[in-house]
Amino acid sequence: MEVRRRLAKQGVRFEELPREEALAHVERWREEHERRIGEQTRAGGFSVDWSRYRYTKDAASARATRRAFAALYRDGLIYRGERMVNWDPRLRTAISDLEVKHREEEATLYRLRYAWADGTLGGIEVATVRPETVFGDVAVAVHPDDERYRDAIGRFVIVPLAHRRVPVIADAAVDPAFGAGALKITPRHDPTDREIAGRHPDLAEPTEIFDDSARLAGPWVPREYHGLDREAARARAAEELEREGLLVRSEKYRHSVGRSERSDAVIEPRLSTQWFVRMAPLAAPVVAAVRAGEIRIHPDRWTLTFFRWMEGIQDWCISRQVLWGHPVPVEHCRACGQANVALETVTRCERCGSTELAPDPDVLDTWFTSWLWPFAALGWPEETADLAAYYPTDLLVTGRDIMFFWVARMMMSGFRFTGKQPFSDVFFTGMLQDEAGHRMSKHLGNSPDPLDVIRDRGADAMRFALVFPTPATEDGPFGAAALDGARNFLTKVWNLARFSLGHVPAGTGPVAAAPALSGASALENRWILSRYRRVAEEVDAALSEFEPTRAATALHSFLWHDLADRYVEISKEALSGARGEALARETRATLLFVVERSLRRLHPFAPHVTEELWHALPHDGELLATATWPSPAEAPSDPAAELAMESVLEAIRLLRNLRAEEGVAAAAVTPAWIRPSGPEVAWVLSGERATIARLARVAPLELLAADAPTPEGVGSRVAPLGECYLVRPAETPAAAEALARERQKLGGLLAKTRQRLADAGFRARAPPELVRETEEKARELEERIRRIDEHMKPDASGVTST
RNA sequence: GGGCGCGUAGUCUAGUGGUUAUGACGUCACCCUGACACGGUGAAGGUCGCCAGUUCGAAUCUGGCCGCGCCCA
Repeated sequence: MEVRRRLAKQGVRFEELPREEALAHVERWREEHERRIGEQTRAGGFSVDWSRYRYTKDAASARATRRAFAALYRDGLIYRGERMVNWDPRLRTAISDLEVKHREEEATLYRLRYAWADGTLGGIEVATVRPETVFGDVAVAVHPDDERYRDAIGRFVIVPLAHRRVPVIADAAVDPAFGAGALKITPRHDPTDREIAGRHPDLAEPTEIFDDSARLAGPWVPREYHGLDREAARARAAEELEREGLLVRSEKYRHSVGRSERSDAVIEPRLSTQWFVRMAPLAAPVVAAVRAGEIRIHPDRWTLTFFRWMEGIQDWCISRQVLWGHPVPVEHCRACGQANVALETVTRCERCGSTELAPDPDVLDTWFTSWLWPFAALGWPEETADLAAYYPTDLLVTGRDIMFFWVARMMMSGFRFTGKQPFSDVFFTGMLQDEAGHRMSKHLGNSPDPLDVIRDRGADAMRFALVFPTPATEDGPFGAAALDGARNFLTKVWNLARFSLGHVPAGTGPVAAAPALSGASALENRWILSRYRRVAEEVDAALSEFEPTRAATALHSFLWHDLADRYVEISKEALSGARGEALARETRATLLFVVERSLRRLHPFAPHVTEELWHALPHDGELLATATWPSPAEAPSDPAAELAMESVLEAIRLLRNLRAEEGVAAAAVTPAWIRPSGPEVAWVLSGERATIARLARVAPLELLAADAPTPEGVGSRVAPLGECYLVRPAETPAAAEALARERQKLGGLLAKTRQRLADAGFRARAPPELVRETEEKARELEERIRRIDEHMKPDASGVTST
């Protein structure tokens, strides 16, 4: 189709080119794309075994394709026959059901009168959107129980325009509610009509009324209609019907129209001789394997869709009337008609010995080769070492749009030809959309060239943007916003590593293990190691559960917020040596460990950046790409440190918040006080007083006893942690507003909590522990509100003096 | 027409019975502090589509409705 379009731009019609020239155009196009896709794959940093590069139209693929065809034919699973197929009149080939896309479209519903053949007045009214097909009519059908037509059954009518006499027949498939309840029967161009005609063997054998391009033709079609396409013929028929008074009326009508996925031409259902694969026997073992959990589909919600299709599977039309493709490997005997299936070249008919053989004119659907991929790419049907070593494979990652075209069929062929499942897990990605929310497609031309994306933002940014923030399994926007976010994140990682490198003393060896911490170790070091372990576990769990986005999200949040924003800022003091050489050493080791191990875990998402950084750090081995995946258990889990650090971070946040509200200049350092809400908090805060003061830019920072008087001339904040006070430079309404907002929020919460406690049902049925917790929460809220009220009183805390 | 799925701040998104509803982008304010302005700090922003039901308690479970998407005919 692409070649066709390109040639059309130069004013050349593909169909009119000599065969060899047309093939050369396709081949040239193929080579260009092969090269481009190769470049894209390399630039994207995909770990591909190029030594096993294969093309589905090379000699080995041809051999596999022939072999598969022959085996299925021998087993009676391939047959040739005249069936109703989807005919693409633009490409002039049959296509499979999957290549037909149905869409609601606007049309005109014509009501035609079929006059009685015996000359009686009146007739039968038939509704159709395709009046041009009257030439192929062989009957008019009504529902057997339809009162209106009881007497009509068995009588004859005259087909309008065609002037042929056809019977009125009864068939239960007719919908009495549609139109006037009578259906024209055109067996060669409508699957339902064909079924109905099949049940009435005495009807005339219809002739074809369209040629390959769906232009009217054939003995039943009047001369003046010959050569008209469907649209033109329809217009002409409507006009002529109107003139003859046979058009009762016409109305607007929406109905579903099938179009060719490739050419967008309206499909013409057409009776034609094609090759088919019987699918039901092939589907059975696949359904069983998926049901038994031997093949798993991720995300598993698609399993249902998969089953539905598999269980209603139709035979697959595999022959195509196009130039490009593997030929149907059959030689037809001119003498006896035998179809000789050819694994190699056949010279005489296997039945009658005649040497008068004609090759089958058709080629195979490209999927008939692709469905063999998992084993054919490894050398099947030869019993190669690769096949023994790598088959069955484990994971297939692909787009959901080819679930049926490719994935389901690979499973079927796998069981059929190798007796084994081709893979154990299938991961379906969503379909990318542009930023306006339109699905990316060649047709819309809204998909960026990966090479452009890589040039602008980098291959790693492209990769990361594919999994973050929109889940890889969902349809979602892929554009500047996601790419910028990914690039910014990777820049952050780059700078983080650069900072860490500045603290690696010369001669530092590779990171063999997590630094051994002791009771004297810094809280931030215990904390970040414990956080790293948690995140490493989360990443591993997410990956093993086929949730790459969960893993990427965990790494994003850890590297940026925990490691860069918090840990690095807190550790700068220790790294400077200001807190002693022992602590500096421990902190350097911790930083290096966490950064190095995080890079390893980020590597699959951003191979280039992490590889580059890893080489700059002390390391062991040739490549990060082939380095081991470290165990999360290298780092100690330390819940106490995590809990304590939460209080420290909360204190910093409260003080910063207070600064902003009170209008303290960003660069100013101001005295502050914290009155902790309890002894545990007090203990933690006193240990980390210097850190809190430094990050919140306050000094001096004093901890107040519960009963100590409140300092004067300060702004304040009440939180679960305790109360914070800060010297304010000037009156700001922002602080008062913030306090009022907080008071209101807590008031609402308290009301809700009290209401719950007042509910007898809650006390009776909720777990006792929950009741206790709720009571505790109510008390805490009351206390906080009381304190806020105290602060809000104009004469309290020296806010204003009277 | 049948089936499947989804509706959570402007946008994307986490969250399968008790949370002060998660995060990212965007927005606003302040800040070029010696890794990073592709940055830092703080803030604002949500009747978890609507209506019933189950439950002591629902974003979460059930039913109906509305809207959207996909697959199949």
